Amino acid sequence: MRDKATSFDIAHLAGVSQSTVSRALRNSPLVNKETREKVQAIAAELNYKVDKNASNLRRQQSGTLALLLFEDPTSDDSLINPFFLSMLGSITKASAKAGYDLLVSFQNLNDDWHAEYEDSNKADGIILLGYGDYVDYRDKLAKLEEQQTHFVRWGAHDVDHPGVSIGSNNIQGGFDITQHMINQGRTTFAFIGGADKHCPEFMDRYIGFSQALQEAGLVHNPVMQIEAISTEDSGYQATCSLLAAGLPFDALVCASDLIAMGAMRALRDNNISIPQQVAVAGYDNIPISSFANPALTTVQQNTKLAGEILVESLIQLINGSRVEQYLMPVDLVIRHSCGHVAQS
Amino acid sequence: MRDKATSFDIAHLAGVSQSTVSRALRNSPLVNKETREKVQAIAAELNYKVDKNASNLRRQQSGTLALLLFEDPTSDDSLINPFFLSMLGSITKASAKAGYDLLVSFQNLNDDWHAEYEDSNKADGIILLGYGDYVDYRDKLAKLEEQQTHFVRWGAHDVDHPGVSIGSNNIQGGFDITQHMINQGRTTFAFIGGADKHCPEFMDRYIGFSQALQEAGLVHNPVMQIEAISTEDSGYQATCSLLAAGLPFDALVCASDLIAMGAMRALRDNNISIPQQVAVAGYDNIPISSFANPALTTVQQNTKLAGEILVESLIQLINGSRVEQYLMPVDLVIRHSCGHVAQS
DNA sequence: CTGAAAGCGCTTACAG
DNA sequence: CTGAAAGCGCTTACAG
Repeated sequence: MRDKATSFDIAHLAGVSQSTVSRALRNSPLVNKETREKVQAIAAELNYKVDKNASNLRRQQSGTLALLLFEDPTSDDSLINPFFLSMLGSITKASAKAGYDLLVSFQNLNDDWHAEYEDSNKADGIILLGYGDYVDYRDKLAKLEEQQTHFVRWGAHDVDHPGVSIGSNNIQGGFDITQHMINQGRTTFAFIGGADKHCPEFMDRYIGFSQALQEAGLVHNPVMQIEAISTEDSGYQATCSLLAAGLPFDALVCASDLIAMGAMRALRDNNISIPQQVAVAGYDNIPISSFANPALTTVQQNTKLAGEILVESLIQLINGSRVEQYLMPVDLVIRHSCGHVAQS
Repeated sequence: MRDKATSFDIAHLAGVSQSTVSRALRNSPLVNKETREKVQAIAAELNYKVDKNASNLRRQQSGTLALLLFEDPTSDDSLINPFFLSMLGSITKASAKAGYDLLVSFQNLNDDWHAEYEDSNKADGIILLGYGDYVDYRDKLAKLEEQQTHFVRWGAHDVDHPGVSIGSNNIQGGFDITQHMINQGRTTFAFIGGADKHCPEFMDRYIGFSQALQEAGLVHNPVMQIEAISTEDSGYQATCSLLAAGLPFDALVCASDLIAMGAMRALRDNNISIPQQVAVAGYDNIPISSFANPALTTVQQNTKLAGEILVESLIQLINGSRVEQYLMPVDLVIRHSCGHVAQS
């Protein structure tokens, strides 16, 4: 092990006390400009960095945010939902911009993660991300809150949910995309995605979907809503069972792009043309979607903004401010899978 | 701020000394089984977690690995190369498995990152990831080595490069994919991607490409190698200039999938059919590629294995072992863009 | 503006 | 097997 310089070494070289070195390096206004510059010059030359562990221990904070990523337990172990990957990228950048380090961890819903980070002083706060089964981890959220851990959660807002949620407006998104398809002349709709309490995001998209149909005076047959989790494969299976049921439809709203990719594959395998016979819409605008054939019409969540708001909100929480839950607006990305040619 | 229990509180409640609490919680064999269990039970009940800052300060290590992600400075700010995103996922999992926390940071090549992490004791070692301009940051690598920082780098091996590199066998990959296209009957090749010292990965792929042509007795006209960085747009531009040059070709080897996506778009825009008129191959097997039209034949890097080896190697380095550079094998993923139907 | 000193919460060599 | 004590490297209230 190499031995590193300490603030005492710098003090010795600069001919000042160690306290002064510490102040100078933290840019304290108390210290004389010349002294400060001298100290900083010596520190730079020695490649001295303040020991974070000592500094954090003393200051009782960590300058670090923890990002806990839950995965859908049923999804392939080696694959991460591209949407979360994109969120991860934006959160990483946002925390760097805010001067925080980011600790990233993949969690299993069963793990005893709820205290791990902040209690051990590894992080000042936690960002929770993932389409987990909401019912399963509500208790843990409650416990986090009870322990006064600082955390924000990405996801749907729920009236009596513990903590602060930042999410996009899934009802609006479901509504907009369905309305777009109605405007394209579609009349008989099916919805693929689990619409129940366990996945509030999908549930909200389904609510928006239903609202749009109702507003247009179209009838929705509940049989035409098929459960699916957010994987290509699940979308494929669900679409196959929908086809097997034999009821006609000319529009397929999928709760996620991954589901839509699977749905399109199933339709293709059954020689059903998209969008001529069936229009397909997704949700998320993951990178794949623009390259699909036909390019997928979908709903875009602004991951860049989402990451920033998540990080900013958490920092506000850490600083003792109250934070409101926030519903992010959502954008329609019109491509070819619903029979409309993109403007751009 | 809530106040947290300390080891002294536990000691008091358990009726033992604080030293014994510390030992018990670290599962020291020195402490009596009953004492240990009692202490651990009390700690669990109080939700007590060892303060990492204090522990790390005392033990002079952090239990944390830092992942520095460099981005191609020219790429869109909000987009991360999907290949690296996938590596990020696998590194995250591998470090969790090894019991290390992972600090993730996006770096600009110009930043003064080379000392930041280990010098400040925030991390025990660093993983460097990114297709940066290699020439630009070689000096920093040298400095890292000089300071005896523990680090591993993802990328091409270079004889006189500083530090340990883990990378996939890009020469082999370039060779295999080109040979596959030759076997499909292609004779006139072009290569898109910057093949020079600044990007050793692309350079190696180009070397493999050239070897395959040479082995097959095919001539390669150097004019048919066009510079491009790893973006869809750059691939598009490069292909357009290739087409503008007017020389015929029936096979296009791209240094990355992103480039290939752009190349396919350019060919499509020029009404050139893939693979009938021109076969196109990529490199990376990013998720998009399987959904492209036609599905892209490419070279797969095993990101799961890569993440594990990167993490394991770094930990060995931290533990004082020597680590060899490692060249990972690479797999051909045959789909439709080179005129071959996938077996699967 | 500067210095001496206390203390953040642990781990571990030392003594028993 | 257990305890008292030193010390990791800082930050900051206190005194000047």
